[in-house]
Parts: sequence; structure tokens; C-alpha cells
Amino acid sequence: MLTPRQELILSAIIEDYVRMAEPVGSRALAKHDDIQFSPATIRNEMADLEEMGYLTQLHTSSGRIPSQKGYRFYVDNLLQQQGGFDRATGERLREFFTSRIDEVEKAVREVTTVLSSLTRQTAIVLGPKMYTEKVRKIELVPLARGRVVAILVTDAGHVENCAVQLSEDIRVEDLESIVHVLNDKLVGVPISRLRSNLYSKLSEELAQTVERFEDALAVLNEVCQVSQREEPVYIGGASNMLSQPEFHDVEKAQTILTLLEQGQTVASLFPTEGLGLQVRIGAENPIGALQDCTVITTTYSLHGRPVGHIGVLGPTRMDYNRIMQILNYTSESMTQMMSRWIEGH
Amino acid sequence: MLTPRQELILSAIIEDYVRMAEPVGSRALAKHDDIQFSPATIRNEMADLEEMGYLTQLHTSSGRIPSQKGYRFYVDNLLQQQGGFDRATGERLREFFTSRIDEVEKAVREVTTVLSSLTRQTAIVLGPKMYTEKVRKIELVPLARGRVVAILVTDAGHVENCAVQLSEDIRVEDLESIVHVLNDKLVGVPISRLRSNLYSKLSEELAQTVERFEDALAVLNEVCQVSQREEPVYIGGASNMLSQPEFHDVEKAQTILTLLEQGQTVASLFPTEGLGLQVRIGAENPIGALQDCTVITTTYSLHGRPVGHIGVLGPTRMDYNRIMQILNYTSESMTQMMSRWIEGH
DNA sequence: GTTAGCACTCAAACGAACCGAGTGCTAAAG
DNA sequence: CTTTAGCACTCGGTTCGTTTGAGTGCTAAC
Repeated sequence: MLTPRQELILSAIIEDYVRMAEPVGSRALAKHDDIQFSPATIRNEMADLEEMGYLTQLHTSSGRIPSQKGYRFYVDNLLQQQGGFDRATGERLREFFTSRIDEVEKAVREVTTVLSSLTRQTAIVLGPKMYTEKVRKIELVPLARGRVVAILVTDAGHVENCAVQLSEDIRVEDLESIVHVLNDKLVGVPISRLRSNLYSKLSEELAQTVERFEDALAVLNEVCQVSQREEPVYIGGASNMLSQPEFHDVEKAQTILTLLEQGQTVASLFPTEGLGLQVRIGAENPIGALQDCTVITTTYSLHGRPVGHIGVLGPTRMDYNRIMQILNYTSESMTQMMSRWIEGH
Repeated sequence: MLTPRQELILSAIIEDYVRMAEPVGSRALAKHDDIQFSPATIRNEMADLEEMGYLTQLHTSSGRIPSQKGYRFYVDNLLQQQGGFDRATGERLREFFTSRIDEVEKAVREVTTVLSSLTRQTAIVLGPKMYTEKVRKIELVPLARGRVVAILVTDAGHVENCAVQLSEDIRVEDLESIVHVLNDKLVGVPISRLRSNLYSKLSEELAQTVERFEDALAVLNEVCQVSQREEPVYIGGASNMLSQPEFHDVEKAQTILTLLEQGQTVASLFPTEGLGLQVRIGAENPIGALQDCTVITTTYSLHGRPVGHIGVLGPTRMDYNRIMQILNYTSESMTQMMSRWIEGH
């Protein structure tokens, strides 16, 4: 639909604008190396591009800035994954992923720092969900007066725990028998099936076989609850927002920072389906407050299935190419890392 | 050193300034209910107070604002813990602490939300440290190829875990014997003594008695490491900063928000000794960037010993009385809560 | 010791003038 | 038919002087 020259100009405008954060005019564009036309020609093309909706003007005598549609076209058609990121960036990423991190949770937590400092935007990571993992072991540790800690370990080495209040007069042997039965029935079962049908079936069975069945039920109940915990949300570099000129308006900045404090809301930024890179520009986001923001997301996987999300949030004026590359690399590295630690069953 | 009238005026100025966030002049003060003097008199007193360093002026023809010294005097001498906080605040706090929260960690995490929304400032909580707790149980769960999850449970129901890499050919029986020995030696030992002398002593002993002593050492090592983990830092309502007029300057706001993203730095805000309420005004803070901020902190305890910190961070212009009361109440409630869950051995 | 009166100060708000980056249009050149 | 040079026009941002008003310090009277 666009002539090659128009595409060239649109590209140049976006790249300039991303760098300088200011409306770009025809003269500035004409100075670009790969643009050989006079300002007047460029003005004509820009007028056309604006008419088609790819550019906008803040006021009659200002330069043009890309519209949401402009960014979309750019991301979809003009971004031919040119080259990798710069040397230093690659260095930093490689260093992080080859450093001696030995735990999934730690890696997931710290990757936000790397991502946000590399992109100078806000990085968001949704911790791996246990959904596809299987029960490896259930443990009960008595504390005092019927107070017990229930611990659930998955085959991926994930540990969750919670407190359970049982009958005050419960004995150690009772606990042992409960643990025994639960492990017997549940080891190897995928977390995803813990709640649904299995729960009701198993609770019936317990009622018939186990002596202290009320307590056993309580434990089973808590274990199931704990296994359904929503995955943790990690956010890094939220303060980077403030260095973006678009958020020099404190009101806007506050709206977004407040939003980032609600884990629930943040989690909803990630698409529920589809894997691989996804870019949501401005109003494409599910959340109204993010009209002027872009969220780029991708997933990381275990055993071929996506188990977590990583993303970068920033103003629509962001370096799409670079950030997408960084996210791609990070996604792959995390996937590798996971599979290295959590080897097949 | 100050006449009663000067104290009255200083109090009034601070309270006005805290409410309105604008320099207060003599005429505005004269309208106060409990001030019966004419503006001229007040001007004279204000000039004296300024000379003594309790007030400052932004420019010759502006009203006065309290200096750091002024706030300090106010907090030390003029704040006679008048009445409790307002009804709604008490309501909210009571509701939170009587709600069915059943885990220390959850309570600690969520109290930041309540605190920050009540104070409209940034709330910081340092999770309970395990320092005084005792080892209740150590557990090893094998995953695959020598990869093992080590789990440490304390008598307070605290669970920490980490991954350990052992010899690939290790057998389940080896693990069992390691667990057995470790539990034998370590159950009942206070976390605080795990690292120091005990560690070296025990490692010698292990070397002599256990078969797979290298692996046993690895486990012991990790367990000790994990027990020394710095307590978690929870922050709530950092975005509240931005609604304070003193942080309408984006630069300042960013400095502080960036600072809040470094857990290490945040932890250093809390005094290492002394318990009970502590107020640090402006430059009294250890961190230079907090020149214009006040940090009010207190502790919460278990078995009479402080195990964690709670605090509120905001501009020096804050409602000292109210926030101190809220922190006091919160501190007491958390202490009660802890002792209710974690009953004496 | 307290207060009324008054001259003085100074930040903030207002507005006119100016500047300049940038546009759209027209007409000439290729 | 496309490209470009020229030119009038637009409009946000800056500068600079003026005005306004809240607030002070000082002095003299109560």
C-alpha cells in the first residue's frame, strides 16, 4: 500500500523520533544518510502519510510523530530483524546467563534487573507456573499444638509451603500416616490435576481409609490451595519510567506506577495464549491507562510448553528492534536454563 | 529554651504546613483558633524562631517553613501523643489484624499495603529474620541426576529451600543417611549459631563418620548459606511519593524511587540497634539522597526480641503524630500476631 | 509588651514581542 | 508527471517588562 519511498521515510521518522523524542521535520529528515530527496519532497510524502493515518502532528507548525498505526506498520513490515544488538548488550546478557545462578527462582527474580537496565524500561517477569510440574513429595513438619507446616515439592524442584492448623491432640504417628497416604496417592500427579476432579475423588477415599480423616482433609485442602497459587510477579526498573520525557508529567507517571503495584493487574498485561514475541501498542493494550505505552512480551518454556512470561513496558516511543531482540534472546536463554536444571523426568 | 508562646506558634506552623504544604504566614496563623495574638506579634516571634534555627524562609517575602531542627524539636517536645488516630484508621487497622491471615510471610507482605494506604506514604517492612529461631527439620528431596532440593524448616514454621548439586551417582540411601545425621546434629540449634563455630566443628565430624562426606558437606554448606539469607524487603505505595508536592520535581522522585529498588539500600534505612519508635529527619538519615525525607521506624518482636522492622518513608513534611501512632499500633499488633502463631517451644 | 500602619520585597501570573522550526502552496525546473 | 526552490504563514517557546498580592520588617502609638 505504501511506496518504497514512503516506507523509507516512515522508518526514518520513527527511528529519529525514538532517538530524539521530538517531532521530526522535513529538513532534519533530509539530512539522513539514506534519504536523498529535498525537504519539499519529503513534506509531500509526509502529508500523504499523515492523511493515511501513519503520522500525526501536534500542531500545524510542528514536525510529525508516528501514530499508533505508524508504529504497528513499522513493527509488522519494516522491521526486518536487522543485525543483533550491540556488542556490550550481548556481552551483558551472555554474562548473566552463564554466571553461576543455580536456582530458577533466583534467576527469574534477577533477570528483571538485567532486562530493565539494558532496555532502560520497566521489565516484568511472571515466575514459572507449576502448572505442568508433577508432585514430587509432600511433607508435614509439626510445630506445636496441632500447628503444622505442609510442604509441597515438585519434580522441577519448586517448593511451596503453608501453615495448617490441625486438631491440637494430633500425634506424630497420625501425621506420618497422613503423609504416607498423600504421597502414595499424589506423587507423580501433575499440579494441574490436583484441584479439579482428583480432589473430590481423593477426599472420598480418604474419608474411608484414614483414621484422622478430618485432619487429612485439611492437609489435602491446603496442599491443593497452595499448588494453585498464582505465579509470582517480578518488576524491575519501574523508576526508569520517570526518565522518559513522556512521563515528565507526574500525573501520568503516577497512574502507571500505581498500576504496577497491583500484581493482579500486571499479570493481566500478558496475553493468555500464543507464544513468541507479541507487541501491544497503545490502545491495543487491555488496560486503558496504557494508551501511550507499548508492552512487548514473550514466554519461556519447559518441555516445549510455555511456563512463564517476560515483558518490557515503556512508552510507545521505544526502540522496538532492540527490545524485541533482547527479549528473544532472553526468552531462549531462560528456556535453555530451565531445561538444563530441570532435566526430563 | 522556648517560651510557651513560641512553642505554641511553632506547633501551629508545623501543623499548618503539614496540612497545606505551603509556607505559612503571620496572618494565616492569627486565624488559628488557639492563637490570640495579632499578626505583628506573631511576626516578631517568628523572626526569633528563625534566628534560633527552628524556621526558615524560602525568600524574604514568603511565609516560614519548619527547618529540620524545628521538626526535631516538635517531635521531641511538642508531640504529647494526643489522642489516638481517627476512627476510620483504627477501624481499618483492627480489621486487618483480626482478619484470617494465617501465615507470617503473608501478613508481613500485606501489611505494607495497609500502612501505605493509611499514611499515603511509602511503607517498608523487613521480614522477620530467622536469626533467633531454631532448626526444626532438614529435608532432602532428590530430583534427578544428583540434583537435590534441600529444605530447612525452623520452629517458627519458616521454610527456606535451595537446590544442591551432588554426585550424579548418589543413592537414595546415601541421602537418607545424610539427612539423618544432619537432623541429629542440628535440630534445636539456633539459626544464629549455624554458620559460625558450629559449621567448622560439624564438618570435621562429618568427614569422619559419614560415608559420602563430600556430598554431606555440600548439603551442610548450602543449608548454612540459606539460613543466613538476608531478610526479605517489602515495599508498598512507593507511587504515593509522586502525589507529594515536594516530589513534583521528577528528578528528585526518580532518585528516591531508584533507591527504593535496591533492597540492600532500603534495609540500611533501619537502625541496627535500639527498638521502639525512631524518627530520622532529613540529614539524620544515613543516606544522602534522603535530605528532604523522614523515615520513621519501629520493630516487631518475637519472644521479647526484635525480629523485624517496619517503617514509613516520606517527605520531612509529614503528619508525625498520626504516623507514629499508626506505626506503634502496627508494631504491637504484629508482635502479638507473631506470638499467637508461634507459641513458645 | 502588644498592635496598627506603612513601606518594601519578591515569586508568580500575565501579556506583548520576538524567534525560529516547520508547514503548505505555487511555480519553475528536470 | 515528478522534483525542487521560494515564500508566506502558523504557532509553540522564550524573553522581558509589568502587575499583583501575600508576606515581611520597622516604627510609632496604645
